[in-house]
Amino acid sequence: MTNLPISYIKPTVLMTNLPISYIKPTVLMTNLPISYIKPTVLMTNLPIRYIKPTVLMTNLPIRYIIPTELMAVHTISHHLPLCLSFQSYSGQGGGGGGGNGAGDEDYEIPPITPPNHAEPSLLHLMDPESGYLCHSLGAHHNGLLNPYSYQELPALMMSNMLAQEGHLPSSQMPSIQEMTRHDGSHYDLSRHNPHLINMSPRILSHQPMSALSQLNSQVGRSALTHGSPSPPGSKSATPSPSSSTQEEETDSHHKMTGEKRPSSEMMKPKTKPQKKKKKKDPNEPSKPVSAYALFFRDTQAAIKSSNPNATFGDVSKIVASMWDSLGEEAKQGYKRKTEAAKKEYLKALATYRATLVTKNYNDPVETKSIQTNQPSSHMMPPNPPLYSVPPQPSSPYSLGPGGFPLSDMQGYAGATRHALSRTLSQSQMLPSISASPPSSFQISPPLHQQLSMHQNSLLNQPIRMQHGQSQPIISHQMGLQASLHSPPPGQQGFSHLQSEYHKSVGSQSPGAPNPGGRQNHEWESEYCDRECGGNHCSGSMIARDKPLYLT
DNA sequence: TCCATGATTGTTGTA
DNA sequence: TACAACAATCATGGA
Repeated sequence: MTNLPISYIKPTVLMTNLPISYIKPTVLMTNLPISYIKPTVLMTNLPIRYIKPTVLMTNLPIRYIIPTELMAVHTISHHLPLCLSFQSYSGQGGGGGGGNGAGDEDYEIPPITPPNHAEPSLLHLMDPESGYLCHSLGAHHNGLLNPYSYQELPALMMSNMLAQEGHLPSSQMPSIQEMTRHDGSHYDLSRHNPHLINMSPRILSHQPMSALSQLNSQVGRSALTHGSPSPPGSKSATPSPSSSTQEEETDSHHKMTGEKRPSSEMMKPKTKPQKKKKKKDPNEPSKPVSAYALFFRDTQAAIKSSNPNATFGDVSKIVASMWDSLGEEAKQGYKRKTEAAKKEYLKALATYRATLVTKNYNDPVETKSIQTNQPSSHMMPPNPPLYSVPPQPSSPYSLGPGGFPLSDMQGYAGATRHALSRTLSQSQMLPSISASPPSSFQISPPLHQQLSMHQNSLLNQPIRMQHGQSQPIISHQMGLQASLHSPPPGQQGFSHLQSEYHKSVGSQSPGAPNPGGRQNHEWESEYCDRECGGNHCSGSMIARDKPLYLT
């Protein structure tokens, strides 16, 4: 990116309905709507910095050049802070300035004769204000966010950021909104108009001024990366059925000017491989959302409310900018949430897979799909999710006993209520599972047992298999010992999960059990004393010949 | 380190 | 009516 003067935008393009993508890429980097380029700038080779920044948030197609705007020639005082990236003007119209590579041909700029009348439907777009809104960004940006807790940040940041990116004071934001609202009502910008300037909030990217905020400098990354604000594959660059005429126009334009079309890389929509969304088991716990996703979720609403016409792309860009500007502490706050969610997810996933294994063992026909790790919706009964996982950032994937639908759990419990108590106490249990039973545990021990069963089936799959075969107790014990010493291949499927879980939860769990699961054993004994009069767990394994698994 | 995947929300199109 | 695709962006995990 060099300092290309505005004169490098071909006036012939301006006069046509060519999409912005046909304008020189280097110019595109500015994301400035053509409509706000003053003809006098074009004529007199004024630097691009004189372009009004207030339109940065809009998506005005080229053809909506406002004559009156074009007619209005404002003089800008040079002491105003520079708003845009082009600080220096190099070269007179077609005079060879700014050329920094293949795309920087010189252009002869014929005089532009603006229409005398604005298109009536476009009159609303006329900007009554004559001032150029260049506010020194660096003056307040960095210190702006600090006083606020990160919970407050999204809204605060958004308002400030919008103001900053548009170089607008907050008080002028409504004008932008109004403008975009008008846009939306008159021209469906993003979806139906192929002649669309793909406006990106990441505009002020190449601001060489050190005074520019960190936000803007960070914002620039994307623009640089993409090489164009109208990235390949974006809707604005995607040829539409109505674009054939436009393409012809463009072709002729290219012929006329000798200009190469923008590189095919820029024009050609990136051939996205058809991504197939695999069917997901509705019972499968959803992955924990990333910190950024949490932030997005928190922020987008405020952005949308302040900028109702913002498309998802706009919102994404804004959120990204805000994320970049987000303080490390705030990010950490989100990351902590993510970490917590991840732990819960691992718990839920372990439980989920355990249920899958159990279920599929009882339904061997479907075991194949389990082993190929391709859970499908038909694998599980059409029950509601066994472990409801509300996507709340604060308490995602709550897995407490209260979180289990009792009916579902009982569906698994049934006759196996006593099944795995001792097995659980003997085997290594997941920390949180074997932690001190929650208060509700005594009310509903089967829940705990059931959960434990799931965990056990996860960690000691061979045991489950032997139980499932209703082997005599002696076999079960042998199987247990064997499994404890040498995990058979069947367990490998979960080994990573187990290790990951321990890594993630392990020592951090407040109720982390001792390896022997003594705690669990205690409550188990207590429960069994009441439940089965001690026959179940008091040493005799006789009671264990009850069905251990669903049969 | 790079790449694929999935997450965010809302709209649109299709089965 | 339900679901998939899509948009821009980032995080994450695996190769």
